[in-house]
Amino acid sequence: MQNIIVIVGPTGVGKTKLSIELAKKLDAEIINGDSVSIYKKLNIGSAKPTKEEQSQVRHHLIDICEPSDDYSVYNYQKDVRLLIDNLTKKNKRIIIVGGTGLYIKSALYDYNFSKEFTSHTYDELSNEEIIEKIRNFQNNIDLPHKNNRQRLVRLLNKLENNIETSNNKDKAVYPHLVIGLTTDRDYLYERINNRVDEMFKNNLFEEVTSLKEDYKTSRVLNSAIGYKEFINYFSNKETLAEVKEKIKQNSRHYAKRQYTFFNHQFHTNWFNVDFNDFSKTINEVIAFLDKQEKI
RNA sequence: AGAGGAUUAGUUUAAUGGUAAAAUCAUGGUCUCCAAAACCAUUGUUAAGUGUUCGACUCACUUAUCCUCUG
Repeated sequence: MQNIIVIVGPTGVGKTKLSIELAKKLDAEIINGDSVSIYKKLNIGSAKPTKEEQSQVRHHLIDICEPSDDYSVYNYQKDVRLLIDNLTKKNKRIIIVGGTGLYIKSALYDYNFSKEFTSHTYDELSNEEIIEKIRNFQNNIDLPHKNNRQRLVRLLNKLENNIETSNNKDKAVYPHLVIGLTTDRDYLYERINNRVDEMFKNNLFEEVTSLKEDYKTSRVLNSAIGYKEFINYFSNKETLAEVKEKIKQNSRHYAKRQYTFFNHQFHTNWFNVDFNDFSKTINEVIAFLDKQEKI
């Protein structure tokens, strides 16, 4: 059986529940693969495992940063690999669970990030001018789309800092097995909508209000679903009801993008979740893992 | 009941009688440090019908639905 099991899937499909049940049966520890659960104080909107859930199984890489910290996939890759090596030495089985595809992929595949990354924003240059500069470095390079300024700037920075990027994104450096959870799109959307309603009932608004001061310095709060939408409420541009709808919509969009990533970037073994009898889903996954072991 | 007005994409709204359009939603996709991010692409429409006209979202009539006013 693989030492590392990865659980992915769209938001709201039941990844947390499966990860805990599976970890208990396999005596494994869980590593968070979610870019927002990394942060302290962002509990309700991030759908982080509850304290009660976390007490059942050892969890890693949750609550390791303040909301004002900048934590990126570069940090994650470093932290998670260290952790994987340590747990492997102790012969611990590992379950990585989360919805942030790039984070998980960078942990397991041959991705190189550079720590000497000095980022220049090139505010004075238009996208066309950035493209021209990139071409001056290397003419036959694959360009991001001309409107995708974020990627264009990143690429130019890399070239100017002479950072090599390997081309082995499909080469796994840690053997692993990917379990994907899925369900009907309509039903998933219904679950997402209900979950957002639940978040509001569970005092998401109070959580956000208590973080109001942090919005000035925090990047997550300004970009994470369930948090960024409140900015328009604070500036009196939208009502709470509108904020709630926006969170639902952004969550649905997010789920869609997650499917695209997990379908195309991983060798995902998909399982349909039986929400009426979740133990059935767990047993299916365990049967699958057993079968893999025998091969 | 009567009078007047309205009806265009799932939604909100454009279009002198001359190629039906935009925003948004929805759907599909891209991916080597903002990734819950950023970006790309695509489907779909004149309420139903009859007439006038070379040609109708546009004019006339019928029907349906909705709104306002009067009683």
